[in-house]
Amino acid sequence: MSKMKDVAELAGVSIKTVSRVLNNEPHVQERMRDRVRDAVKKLNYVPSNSARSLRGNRSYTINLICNSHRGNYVNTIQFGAVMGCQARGYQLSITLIESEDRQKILETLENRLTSHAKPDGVLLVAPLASDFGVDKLLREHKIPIARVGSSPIVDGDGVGVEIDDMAAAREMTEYLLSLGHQRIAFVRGKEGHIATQQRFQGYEAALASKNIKVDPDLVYKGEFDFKSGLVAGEKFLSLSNPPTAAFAANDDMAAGILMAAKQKGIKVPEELSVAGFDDSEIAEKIWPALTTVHQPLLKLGEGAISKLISVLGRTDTEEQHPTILAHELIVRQSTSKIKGNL
Amino acid sequence: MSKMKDVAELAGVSIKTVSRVLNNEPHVQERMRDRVRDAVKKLNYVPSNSARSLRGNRSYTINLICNSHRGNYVNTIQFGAVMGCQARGYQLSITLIESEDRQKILETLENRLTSHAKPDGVLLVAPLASDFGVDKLLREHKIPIARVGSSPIVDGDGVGVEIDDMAAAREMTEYLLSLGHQRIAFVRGKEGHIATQQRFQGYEAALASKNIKVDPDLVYKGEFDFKSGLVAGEKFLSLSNPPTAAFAANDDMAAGILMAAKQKGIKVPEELSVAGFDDSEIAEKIWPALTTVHQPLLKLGEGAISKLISVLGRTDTEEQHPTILAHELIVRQSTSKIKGNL
DNA sequence: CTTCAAATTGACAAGGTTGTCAATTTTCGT
DNA sequence: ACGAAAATTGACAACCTTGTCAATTTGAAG
Repeated sequence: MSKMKDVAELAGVSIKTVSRVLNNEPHVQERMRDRVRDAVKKLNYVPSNSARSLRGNRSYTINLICNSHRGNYVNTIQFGAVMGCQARGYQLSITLIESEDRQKILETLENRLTSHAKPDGVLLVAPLASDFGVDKLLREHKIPIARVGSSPIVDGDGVGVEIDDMAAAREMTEYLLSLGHQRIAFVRGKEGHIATQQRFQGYEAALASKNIKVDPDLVYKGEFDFKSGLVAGEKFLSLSNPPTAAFAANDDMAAGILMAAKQKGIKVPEELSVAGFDDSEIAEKIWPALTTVHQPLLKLGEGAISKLISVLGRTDTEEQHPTILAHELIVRQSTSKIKGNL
Repeated sequence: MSKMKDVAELAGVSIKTVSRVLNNEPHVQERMRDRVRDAVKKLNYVPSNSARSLRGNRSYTINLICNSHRGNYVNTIQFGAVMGCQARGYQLSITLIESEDRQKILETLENRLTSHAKPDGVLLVAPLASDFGVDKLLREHKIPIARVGSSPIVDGDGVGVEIDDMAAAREMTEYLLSLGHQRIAFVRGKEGHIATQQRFQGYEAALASKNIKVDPDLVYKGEFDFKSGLVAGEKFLSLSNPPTAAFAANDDMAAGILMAAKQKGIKVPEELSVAGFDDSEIAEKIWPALTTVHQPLLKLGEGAISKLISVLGRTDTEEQHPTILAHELIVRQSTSKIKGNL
């Protein structure tokens, strides 16, 4: 494993010059630059990350922090993030925050950050992205933050990449309305997630624009998981006046509704239209394939890393607006025009 | 950010003593140990990873290498690996190997390893786990390897954690036989994966034990993805003498078969029993819920990390047998006794 | 051709930890 | 209580890079 000194000797310059070339610093003649680059190539030299980190107090590591809920959402964002890091010479390390216990979450995190192995930046995946305590802790440690998935309620600093959840939910609801549905049920996500609120607001807004009141019987507080979708579906379908369409705040819950319909012998989409949100892996593997909102998760992850790394060196804390990426309505087989019983 | 020197001063000892306490080295009086530990706690001291790495030539990082195929399998193993690392003071970083192009794969990897930021160990996830070139490269760089998912064909060094794919596939096939099925179709995985071969062998062995010949029409070479399962299902169901059961080498392909059956109006499990492998996320979210083989993916990931870290310091390359974890047959609604048309 | 300013280059220290080896203290046998 | 051996403790260098600042070279102007 060669070091800078070797390169310097081979190129016949000082190690500092090598350093300058490697870091694209000015004040080096072109001739020298080439000589150094040749030597680097010849020796297959790669700088020592640990020495760099030690001296420069940076780790060339981005830490992705997410809670321990597995699934397509985090997984895909993470893949995007890894790709973004790899393309820029950074590493992505992953921290899992298991507990629902806030105290423990913060301790885990603090531990992580106090270490001199602290990351140069942190990527917060929803719902952690809008967690106030986490935010504060990171600010104390002066670690740049990027958020994926939802803006914080408080005006935290840090960059963000997200989609317009409210608009997307509104569009989906409007689509269902356009199919003739009037009684549209909604399954909310986990309370506390910003997306939960925003998607519900989109649903409300669409109904309001058609002067339809939200029927409390048609709104269920889910948990973003399959089980709660199942329960919601069972509840909706045993109403005396059941809905003709159901829109769940994510695909897992929509799959649950589908399951409930199957178990009750209700045909989808003939008797019940079902829509999801996320366009996750399962959306097109279930029957009928799910009408849903596509989120560009890979791009969210990669975009967040890109923005994060680009602000790393800077100190100008100019206000950053989150980047809004486009979503897309994906119509598959789980929705259809309402059967006229007129 | 406090350093060792601060701790040493507060405790009234030399920094070397602090170092010794922190690394659980011998030759320190209990009294000193306590004093140092108190000081550490008081100052909230955490050692600098970069300094440690620089001096000790270790990075306290494990690198998980996987190809870029997203999905429940890699995701879950990875979560297990993160948990394993966190529990032992290691970081998990992730390398994605995009290309199918072997040359590029190896270059990416070489780059990763030549860097002084090289990981202390590498976790190879199937199908990379049995890739001979990757293996060789890692050996050249003397980086300890752990493998998850399948043993290498060649007797590579390194630890491994896996399940007995062949036995599991055999059990599943035997279960289908026990339900009265005789014409059992099989969808193979991607060629080149060891699991593909082993699972097929399990299927063959079970049939052989009942003196049933493998019918080439009932074996399809899939790709481990939904699409190929769909195609396989279509093919099986349009045979003049279709199978009464189909066993796919993973759940995604089984879901594809289910989809094909739906599209042809074939009822599952009444007219066709379907079984998968992996017990992945979708297995119980589709209808009918999938009979499958459960793999303890979290444990595979965590176990591999645990074994890997435990051999890190050592040089005694005693032969290591892979750890075999238990699988489990999960019977859900996609399989049933054959309808007697006797 | 000289002088001065600007550009280029290099010597050296610092960053926090651990290995080596020497110095010091403790323990034990007599 | 004395000396030798063992255990404990500490001083210092080394790991590799980059920032600081001084030394050197180059270029421009007179």
